[in-house]
Amino acid sequence: MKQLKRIKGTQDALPEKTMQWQALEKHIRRNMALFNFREIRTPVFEMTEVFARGIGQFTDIVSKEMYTFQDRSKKSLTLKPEMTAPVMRAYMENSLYAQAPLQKLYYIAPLFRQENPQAGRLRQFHQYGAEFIGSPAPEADVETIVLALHIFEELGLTNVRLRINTVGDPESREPYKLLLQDYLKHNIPNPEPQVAERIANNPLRVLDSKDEKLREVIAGAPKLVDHLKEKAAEHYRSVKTQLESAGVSYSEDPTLVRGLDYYTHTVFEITSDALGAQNALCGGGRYDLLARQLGGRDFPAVGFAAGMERILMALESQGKSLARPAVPDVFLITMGEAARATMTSWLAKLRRAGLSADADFLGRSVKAQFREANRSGTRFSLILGEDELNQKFFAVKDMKNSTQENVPFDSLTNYLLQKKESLTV
RNA sequence: GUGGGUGUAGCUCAGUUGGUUAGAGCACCAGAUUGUGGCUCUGGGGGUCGUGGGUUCAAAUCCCAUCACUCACCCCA
Repeated sequence: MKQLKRIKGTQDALPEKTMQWQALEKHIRRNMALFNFREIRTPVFEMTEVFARGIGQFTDIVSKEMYTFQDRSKKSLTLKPEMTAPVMRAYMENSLYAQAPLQKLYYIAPLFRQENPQAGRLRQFHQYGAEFIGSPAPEADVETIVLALHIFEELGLTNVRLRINTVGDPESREPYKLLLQDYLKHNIPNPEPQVAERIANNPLRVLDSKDEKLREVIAGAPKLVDHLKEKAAEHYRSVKTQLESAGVSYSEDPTLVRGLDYYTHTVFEITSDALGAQNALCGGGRYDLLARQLGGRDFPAVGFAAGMERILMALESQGKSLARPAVPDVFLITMGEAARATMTSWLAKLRRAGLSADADFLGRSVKAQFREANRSGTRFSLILGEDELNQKFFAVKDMKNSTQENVPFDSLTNYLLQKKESLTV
């Protein structure tokens, strides 16, 4: 029979790896709490509309890159490819705006996109992120950026770089688009069909092209920053001033854009040189137009999403580990039938006392049991043979110092708990 | 959707111009030490050489096809 395999673009997290995941998640939760963000969880799937409306029907994303399927009642459902739209949907559906004018929400979630895998890009991947809903103020943008950076700093990731830009408001952007289109049409003589289509439909997106020749043209293109109306200009100025006074170093990148038109004002990205071509650890921005696009009232909001696989990759390439392997406090070694018969009850007693305990489940030789104890990384082996059983004591072996001590049955757990405490101090 | 790279033991990889029963290190198991792990030594198990076809007296090696993985482009919410 053929070996079953996981599906393309998915990963099994083995115990070595899940330790890192757990540590990362713990780290995220701790720092989110530090900024007073609270967790929200949404279903792994949604009505396709949630994403189709959020993202816009015209893009390839909706038609090609989402896991969309019909359930038995012929409803079109989609595995969530991102979290911003579901969070906004949940925010409106549960009337969170009625509880308080501001909501600081965060999430940690698996997401699904049917793209071709490459370094740092999977079909099931995980993001954490924050959505700060309710405030149009630049202070909220700064709070969000500072939070994103804080988490990276605390992780000990080095060589992370913050780039920022503004995509303005519709009053600034619409006239600018025409200006840009005009420039691109005149300066790209024979555009590839894809590029021509871009210029026509989503000219901003041309700005972040990787094509060398295009980049030369783009370098001379008019910049949105230079064509902002006063309100948008003021917002951007304020964000920059506050970042500076908060001591945040950033660089401005006029080619940093977002593909979707619900974004407004601030956009930002945090990249790492420890990654491959997909070098963004985190991306975010203000999206004041999303709520309306989803069919609700206007709710100003700003947020970010960060790729957890990429963070773990970057940490690994910098030789950093977030977690130490867990080892049992004790390993029980029995010799002979009589001793072995008491194994289960001793394990239960140890565990009730709060000691993590393991033993041999193969009936192996003493030597093999010690080898197993050694492999487990435990500090203490508890040896129970005929002599010990008859005289009611354990031979407790310190695996590190290779010393051994006889401990009566009735003082065993206290003895071990004391040892454990003295080691952790 | 497009292009490059790679598929040999659980893992990392050797394998000469095609030539006998396909190797190493690590890991695993056992013995040396029948009540004591790590270090050392000795031994052992484990492979339809990704899959299918072709050429040949003979294929891991050459040819064709195919699949998988991987990196990059496209795209990137």
